Amino acid sequence: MEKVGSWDREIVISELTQGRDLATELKNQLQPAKSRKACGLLLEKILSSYDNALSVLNCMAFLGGEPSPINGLLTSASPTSSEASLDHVSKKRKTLAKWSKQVRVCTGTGLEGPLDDGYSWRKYGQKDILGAKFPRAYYRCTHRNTQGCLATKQVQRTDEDPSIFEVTYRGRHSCIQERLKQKKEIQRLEPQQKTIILKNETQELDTKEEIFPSFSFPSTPIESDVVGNELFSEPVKEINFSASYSPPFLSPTTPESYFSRMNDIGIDHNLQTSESDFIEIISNSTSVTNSPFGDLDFSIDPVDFDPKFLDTFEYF
DNA sequence: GATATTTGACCCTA
DNA sequence: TAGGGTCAAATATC
Repeated sequence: MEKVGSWDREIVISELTQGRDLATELKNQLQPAKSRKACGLLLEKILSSYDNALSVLNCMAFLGGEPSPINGLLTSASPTSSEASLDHVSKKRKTLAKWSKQVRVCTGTGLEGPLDDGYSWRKYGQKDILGAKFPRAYYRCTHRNTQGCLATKQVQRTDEDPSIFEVTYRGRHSCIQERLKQKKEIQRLEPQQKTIILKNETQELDTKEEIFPSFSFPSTPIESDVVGNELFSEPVKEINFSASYSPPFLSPTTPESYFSRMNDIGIDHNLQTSESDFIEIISNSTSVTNSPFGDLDFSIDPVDFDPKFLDTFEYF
């Protein structure tokens, strides 16, 4: 009905972890057979995919629950309060923050459909799209009327693989649902992870004012769509975080700490070779800029972050 | 009866 | 002007 269900990240992470472990075990089983070197390489890729997916999910968990960690952390395309308030004005429609992700539907896993992202959505329309086999469904936050939440999303089954849905989000949740979701995600994490997150968020609080006002991506000629689609699948060949991004990102007290956990589970290495298609995070934007992250210029409004961090600390 | 979904029509943007 | 996005009445479901 209204709410198709919650996208339980814990289940996703659990499943991915199990898959990774199984792949690891399989790899170990194959090691004596040198003739199966190719299999080993394939398994390495599988493991990389799992690691990437887990890294993204873990990153999302403490970045605040936005569907895309990249946008949640990096975007400046998030709607300002004035933009959000003007959402009902159609002329502003296209200027809202926009990002998308592809979700593979695994029937029988309980993760039915691509709609379980932790929010409550209400379908308000469906249209046949030119050139697309399947219609596009339009959803908006259930709390649009009660809380004025202007978040919307579009769900479209991909032509190539009907089991994969492309979900495009627009606007940020301003409803209480957003906060509850963040808190819930924090609570789900292991105590050890909480410690790590607390540490990182402390660092974030200490440094965000230093980081974000001056932080900016280089204006590369890479098209945002391409970058977005491949950011976590095969990006580092073209997008070298350490090389392309400004130094503050690599400071010991900067968002690099976000990625320290990625490194812990190998994402730094694996980003270069993996092709995770289970959950592919796509940073996208309607912006006209050619920045790798659309119109992400990192002139992030601190207001986007403060409430989340403060909320998070209530639980520690 | 309340709430969610469907669907045709309308509006806006490119 | 075509196509995408949204509205709102009709319909379905609980």
